[in-house]
Amino acid sequence: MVVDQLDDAGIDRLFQALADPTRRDIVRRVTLGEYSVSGLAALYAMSFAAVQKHVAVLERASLVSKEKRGREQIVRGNHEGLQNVRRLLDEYEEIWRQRAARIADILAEEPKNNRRVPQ
Amino acid sequence: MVVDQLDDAGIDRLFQALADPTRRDIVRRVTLGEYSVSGLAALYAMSFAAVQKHVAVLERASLVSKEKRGREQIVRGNHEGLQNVRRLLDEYEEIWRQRAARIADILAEEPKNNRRVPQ
DNA sequence: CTGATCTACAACCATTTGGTTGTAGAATAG
DNA sequence: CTATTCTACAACCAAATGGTTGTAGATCAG
Repeated sequence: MVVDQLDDAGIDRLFQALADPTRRDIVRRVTLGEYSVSGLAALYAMSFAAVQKHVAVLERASLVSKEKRGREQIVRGNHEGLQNVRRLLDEYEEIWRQRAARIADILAEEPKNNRRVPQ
Repeated sequence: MVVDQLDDAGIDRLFQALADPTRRDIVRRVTLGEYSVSGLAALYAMSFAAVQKHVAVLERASLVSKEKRGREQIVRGNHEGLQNVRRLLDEYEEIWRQRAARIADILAEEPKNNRRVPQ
């Protein structure tokens, strides 16, 4: 339900969560289909507890969500989380756009006074 | 010069590098203007060496590049690096699109034989 | 030349991370 | 009821991370 609390700590958690190949693979998998935690654990050459921790990291970063179903915990992808990362990246691209615009302005600048740029 | 070696380790480095607020701020700054390492260091409440390490992390992730100028080292933003991150995020969005399409297919599915889905 | 500045890097330290094993509770199967 | 499965969590460990101080080499200013 987290509306849009993208403070530094939240952004840290998002990027940190994506900085591991196992976790990125989990994100891909649970986006395309449903997996229980043990179903995911069966896919990787590591212990159940390790996968459980990875899922917990992704959950705290709001990249996936869990829902109890019987004795299983179903993991699903959380599109909002990914969209937030994307939005962040868009902001950086926007900064680049601003920079490009500023450079274009400088190049288009016409010297109104007689002071010339040396060289 | 790294053409497009986006292996797991490279992706790890990209996301890991962005998972720190100081480093994200450095990326913003050096995108908009030029900074020497010590120029950057003056901006943060930490030692020169700490900032130097942050820049090194960003450089290994190809998010910034350094260029020696006199006794200074000028840090600049590397647009390619950011574009790579963005491209990665686009891939995840594409996976979501596929999922949405798949779900739409299932909903649109018409039973051609008489075998009905139970319930 | 001398001193100041900028950088690089090593050594160290506390905390976090990514993994393990083990224990225990809750839900299902037989 | 009993055994199995699925999950949660604690305790532990090695390695990485983010910070520090200190030393030393280059370059610039006077």
